[in-house]
Amino acid sequence: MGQRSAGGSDGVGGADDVDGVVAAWRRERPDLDVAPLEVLSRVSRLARHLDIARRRAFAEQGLEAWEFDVLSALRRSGDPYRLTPGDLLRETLVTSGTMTNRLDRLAERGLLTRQAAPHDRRAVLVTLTQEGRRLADQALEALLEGERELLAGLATDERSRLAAYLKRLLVDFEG
Amino acid sequence: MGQRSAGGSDGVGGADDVDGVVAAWRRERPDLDVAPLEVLSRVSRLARHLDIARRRAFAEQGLEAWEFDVLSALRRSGDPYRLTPGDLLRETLVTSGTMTNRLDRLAERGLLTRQAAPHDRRAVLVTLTQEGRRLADQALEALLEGERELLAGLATDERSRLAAYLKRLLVDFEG
DNA sequence: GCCCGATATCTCGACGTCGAGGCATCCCGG
DNA sequence: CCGGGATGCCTCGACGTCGAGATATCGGGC
Repeated sequence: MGQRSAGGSDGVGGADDVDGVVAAWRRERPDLDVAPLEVLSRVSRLARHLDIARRRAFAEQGLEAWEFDVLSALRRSGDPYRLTPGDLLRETLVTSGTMTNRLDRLAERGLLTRQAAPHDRRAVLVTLTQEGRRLADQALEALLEGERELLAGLATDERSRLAAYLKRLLVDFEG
Repeated sequence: MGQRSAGGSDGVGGADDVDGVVAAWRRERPDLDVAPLEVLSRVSRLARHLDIARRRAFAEQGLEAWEFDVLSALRRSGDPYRLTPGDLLRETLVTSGTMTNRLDRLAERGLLTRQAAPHDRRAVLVTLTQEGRRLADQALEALLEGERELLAGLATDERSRLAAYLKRLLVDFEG
């Protein structure tokens, strides 16, 4: 880990672990084109680090990362901060079993309530409590603060371009 | 999900889910600067989709994603395909308890062996078996094939720029 | 009005990860 | 040569997720 650059995607700047990974594969499997790893391994690895950083940031608020995922989806849906479990699992990319479990525990903590949906008796309406909303707002601010620091090394127009590239990749999955 | 663009980071191309998330926050919390989410939410969300896609690709090879993580680190380390558990956990960003558990099961499957290290009796040497190496090679090829498709929408120079931006963010964590 | 495929949610057992703690070993300074 | 902190790995219980299946309900077609 952390070796010197050996043919990374740009000539300047320090090396990251992915440079090492790519260089190793080029040595071991010169028959393969491992260029895709330059992008996608970095995405995965960066996400992994972000998860760890987020976990730490939320812990100070007394929140788990998965709790924020749910609360924030409800919060940003706007007044009356009410969604169905189905909405929530599409928003957070987890399975229905996982969502049921999450909602159980968030309801126990008093951060949301469940009630029967009026016009579809299969459905449930999940509503943020005042305390849930407060925590979501507070955690969002902490999250943004931390993330702003992480992005400090990129200029505004660079961030825009980066976001645009990522969006083009995302659309393949979500388009 | 999947609403029309409402001020995303570029004016063209379809909208992704993050556009919806950002637009929702701007409506609900106009007092906050949520621009960091344009980049970092996309990173997380893309990584989540990649995980799911990888899981499927590896399943066809009879491999779990976490198994590939370990085997590939050993494979690319080169002959004699031998690392310590400590090397491996740094490479894969998991805890030591997790790595012990992974090595147990990979050894059971006959994909690697453990032996005492000669000059440090605390340490262990983990070595890839022939079958382990075969599986790692085969899975890497499948992985690259899938990832190449995902990146097909970006030109070579765009991929290089994207990789360079990501690297600058990664260096903050790994530099 | 009834059937049937689709939909919404929940149940539950298997599984992988975390994190704190334990133990043996190493290494450095005195 | 010895003590003590650092290091390398493992143990183990708690926890969150998955995934397949169960249940209840909805909605369109006839």
